[in-house]
Amino acid sequence: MHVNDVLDDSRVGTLVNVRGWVYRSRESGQLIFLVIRDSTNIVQVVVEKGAVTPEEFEMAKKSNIETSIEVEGKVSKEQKAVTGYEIHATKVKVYQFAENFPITKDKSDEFLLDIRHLWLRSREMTAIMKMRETVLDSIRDFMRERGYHEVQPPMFVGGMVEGGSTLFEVPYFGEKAYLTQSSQFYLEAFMYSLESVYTISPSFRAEKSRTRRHLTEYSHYEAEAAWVGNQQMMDLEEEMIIAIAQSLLSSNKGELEIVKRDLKKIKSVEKPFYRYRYEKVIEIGRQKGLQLDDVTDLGEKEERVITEDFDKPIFVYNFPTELKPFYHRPDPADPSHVMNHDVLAPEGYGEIIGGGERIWSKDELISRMRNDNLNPEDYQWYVDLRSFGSVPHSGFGLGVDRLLTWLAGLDHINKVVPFPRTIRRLKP
RNA sequence: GCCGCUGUAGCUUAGUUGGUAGAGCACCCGGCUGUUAACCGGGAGGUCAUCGGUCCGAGCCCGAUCAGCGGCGCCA
Repeated sequence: MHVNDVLDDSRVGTLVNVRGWVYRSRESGQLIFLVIRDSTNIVQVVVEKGAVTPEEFEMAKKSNIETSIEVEGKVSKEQKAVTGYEIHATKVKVYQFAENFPITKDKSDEFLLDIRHLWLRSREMTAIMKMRETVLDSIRDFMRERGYHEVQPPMFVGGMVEGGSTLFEVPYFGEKAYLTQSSQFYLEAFMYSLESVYTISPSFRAEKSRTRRHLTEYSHYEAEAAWVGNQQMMDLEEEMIIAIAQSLLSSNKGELEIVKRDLKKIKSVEKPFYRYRYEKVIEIGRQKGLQLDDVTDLGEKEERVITEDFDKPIFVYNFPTELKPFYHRPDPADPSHVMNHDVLAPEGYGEIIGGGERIWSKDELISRMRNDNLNPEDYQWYVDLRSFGSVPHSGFGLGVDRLLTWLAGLDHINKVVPFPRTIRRLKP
């Protein structure tokens, strides 16, 4: 039986059996309190001398934190117990006495990263992993409902997607392969058959970034759809983010409480999100005291200042063409701007999505590449897609870890990833 | 890659103008029948990141190296 099943009025007075790990232990003479943790919750167990055999009492006494244990006993309601109920033990079985657990009440973020394989057991990490699962589930539910197909692009790639300096190089039978930075080009290939596609896959960036929102390996949720324009794609993303926020609220109240998230901040994520042209956002930044040129990419600091006072996400659309990669489609009515968008999360969190309409004319794509000093030969198969029945299409890429960092109200992206990979951390 | 900061017990840390390294938690022993990361008494635990220098004397001053953290740039 799981701990959560015990925490119920209908169990009071009955005999139950739970297995798990010792979360806290305290003794007071002839009385031992063991708080047992399993994947569902925690519950207090009281071991009284005389209620179990002398051997069992000794075992309970020796059970330090993380000892794996099985307990049988009678349930009672008890206000003084952490989760409102407690088990009065009649049988105690220890599977393994734990060595001294290194995690105590005083711990630094750095130490927790060093022993992440153990910190994974904490209530915080357990809560975050459950919320992560909800986010992924609700992405899949939402996309399936909209007729999108989930696909699996390759992680080993032969060419560059966005400039060589940020690629991880791996030896590949005498050749050089790279770990993918984005599956966008592959999704565009899938689009010609399945029309609306998405993937949730890792992406790898060898950027030497040292910020609270960068990882070298992250979960990238990307989508691509035929016949869809920039504004329509924004509509989809808006509804999707709301759907994710709603499912967190309905499935993970307890978990949000454990990470101390103010539920009001998630409840306020509803239609309509703010939608501003790029120039308008530059103006907002200036009003908040930032020194910004007319055409400038927004860094982490700028996004933080700009989004600080907002209560829901902000779309920033139609960036100056010169700021964006070649594949973004220039607005036919104003070629100095592309038909793209970013989504900035509120409360200072900043960019979580980049997306927009792709160039679908072969000639236009080649001329934009030349403009950026890229050789179309290097992108041969990508260009080739435009030779056989090209169609208007749009897509986006969302950083799943950034999204969760914001929704859970955490201060660092490495808190939402079980084993974060950063420029200075490859272990555990 | 650049700038800044930090490194003392398993963890979190104090350490005064340079003069015998101190505590809390965890751990071990003892006590306690209602504890809430309990409490009371006792104990053990230190190459002060590493290497070198200055000095009668270095945790403290100087230099180098290593590791980590924060920020910038770049990005999702």
